[in-house]
Amino acid sequence: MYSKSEENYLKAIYHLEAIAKHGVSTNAIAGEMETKPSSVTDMVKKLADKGLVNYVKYKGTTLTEKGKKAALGVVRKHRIWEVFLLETLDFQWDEVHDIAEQLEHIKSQELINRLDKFLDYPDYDPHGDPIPDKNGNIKSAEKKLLAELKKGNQGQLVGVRETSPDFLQFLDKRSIAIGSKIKVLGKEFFDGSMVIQVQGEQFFISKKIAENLYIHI
Amino acid sequence: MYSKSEENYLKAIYHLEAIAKHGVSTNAIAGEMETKPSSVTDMVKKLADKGLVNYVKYKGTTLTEKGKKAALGVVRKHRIWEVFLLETLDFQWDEVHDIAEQLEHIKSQELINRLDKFLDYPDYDPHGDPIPDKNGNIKSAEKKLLAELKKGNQGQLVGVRETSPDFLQFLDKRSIAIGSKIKVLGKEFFDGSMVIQVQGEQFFISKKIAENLYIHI
DNA sequence: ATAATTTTTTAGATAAGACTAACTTTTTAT
DNA sequence: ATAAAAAGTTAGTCTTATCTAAAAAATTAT
Ligand SMILES: [Mn+2]
Ligand SMILES: [Mn+2]
Ligand SMILES: [Mn+2]
Ligand SMILES: [Mn+2]
Repeated sequence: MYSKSEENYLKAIYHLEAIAKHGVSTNAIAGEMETKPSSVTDMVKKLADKGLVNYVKYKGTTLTEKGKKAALGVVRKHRIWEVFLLETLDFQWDEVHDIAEQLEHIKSQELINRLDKFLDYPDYDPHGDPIPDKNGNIKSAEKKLLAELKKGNQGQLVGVRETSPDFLQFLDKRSIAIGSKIKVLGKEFFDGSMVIQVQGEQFFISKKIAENLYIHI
Repeated sequence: MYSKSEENYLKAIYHLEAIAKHGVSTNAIAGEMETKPSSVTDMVKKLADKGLVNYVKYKGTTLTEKGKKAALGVVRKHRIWEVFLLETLDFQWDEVHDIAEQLEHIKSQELINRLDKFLDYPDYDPHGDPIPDKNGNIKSAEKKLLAELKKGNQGQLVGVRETSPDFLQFLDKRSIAIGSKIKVLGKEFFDGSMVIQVQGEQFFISKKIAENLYIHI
C-alpha cells in the first residue's frame, strides 16, 4: 500500500500531532525523522497528493482521516510486534523498539491479526503505550507526567515517554518498571528535581527523568 | 548489511546454483527474480564489486564463499519464519511463503536466533526444505523426485519443489502432505504420468506433478 | 563456415528518496 | 517599522534499482 518511508513519515506526524497545537512544522518532522527539512517538504507534498495529509506551505502539516487511519495501522503493528518480542522471545524492553521499527512495515493484515490473537489481544505495549484495535480505536488512559505531581502525591507507573535504551536501562538499574508504585517524597522548586520512593527504595531524579514517566494516580 | 534487493538476488543465485552445472546465466536470474536481464547485469556487477559473486561477462555468475554465506543467512531466516507462521500462527503451508519473503529481510541476528530457539530449533521448513544452522551448515537428506521412481517403488514425501499456492492446494485437496507414504502403482512411458497410492486412496498425476515432489525411500 | 537466433551487455531514461546550496517567507528582535 | 534570524521551499544533484532500445557476443542452424 504505502512505502516504508511514507509509513514512517505518517507515524512521525501522528506522534507530533499529539503535542503540537496547530499543524506540525516541517522542522519538527525533520527532527523526528532524522532527515533534512527539504526532504520533508518533498515528502509531505507527496503525502498531500495522496490525500494522507493537509499541507499548507509555510504553515504546517496535519493528518487527514485517511492519513490518521494509515498511521494508526503502523502504530498498531509496531506495538503488537513489541509485545511479541518481549513476551514471546524474551527481549528486554529497551531492545524491542529498533526491531519493531522494521517489523511494522511487513505488509499483511492477516499476519498482524493472528499475532494479536496469539498474544491474546494485548491492550498496551511494553512501554505502556496503548495498542489501537483493528479499526484504529485506541483507549487512552488518564495519566500524568511524574514531573507534574507534587510532594506527597503517589501513583503507579503506566508508561514511559522516551524509549531509548539509555533511559530504559536507567530505570532497569533502579528496578523501576511499568506497574511500580511511585511516591514523591520531595520536589525542588529550583530545578524540578525530585526524591521519589519506589518499592521501599529512595532515588533522586532530575526533572528530565520525571518528564519522561507517566503516572496513573 | 545488504539491501533487500541484494539479498533477494543472492538467494535467487543460490537456488539456481543447485541446478545449474556451471555458472548461473543472466536470463535464469532474471526469470527467478522477475526482472529484465539488463537489471541483472547491473546487479551482478555490483555484487561482484562487493566480493559476493564471481561474474564473468557473457559466461555466468557463481556465489563466492562470502556470497554463499550471505545467501544461506537469508534462506535460514526465510525458512525459520515459515515455520513460525505455520506452527505458531496457524497459517497454511501455501500461505507462508509470501510473508516470509518479506520477513527474511529483517535485520537482526538476535531476532532470528531467538525465534529459532522458541521454535525448538526446527530442521525443516513446512515444505520439507532444510534450515541452515547459525553457521550455515545445512543437512541435505537423500531424496529423489517422485518422477524418478519406477512402478512398485514406494517412499515418504519429504519435500516439495514448487511452493506456489496452486500446487500446494492441489496436494491439500488430495490429503497429500509432508510425511505421506506414496506408492507408485503405475507409470506411463509415453508422458511420464503415474497412478499413485496415498493412504489407501489412488490418484492419477501428471509428470509435472511428479517432478515437484521429493521422496525419501 | 556463414547466417540466423538467442543471450548478454551497454547506453540512456525514469522514479523514489535523500542531500546541499540558494532563495523566500515568516517570526523575532531592536 | 525595519532588520536580523529562523523556518521553510526550490532547484539541482546523487544513489539505488528499475526499465527500453540498441549493440555485441555466444550459440545454434544451415
Ligand atoms: Mn519504521
Ligand atoms: Mn513502544
Ligand atoms: Mn525476499
Ligand atoms: Mn519453504
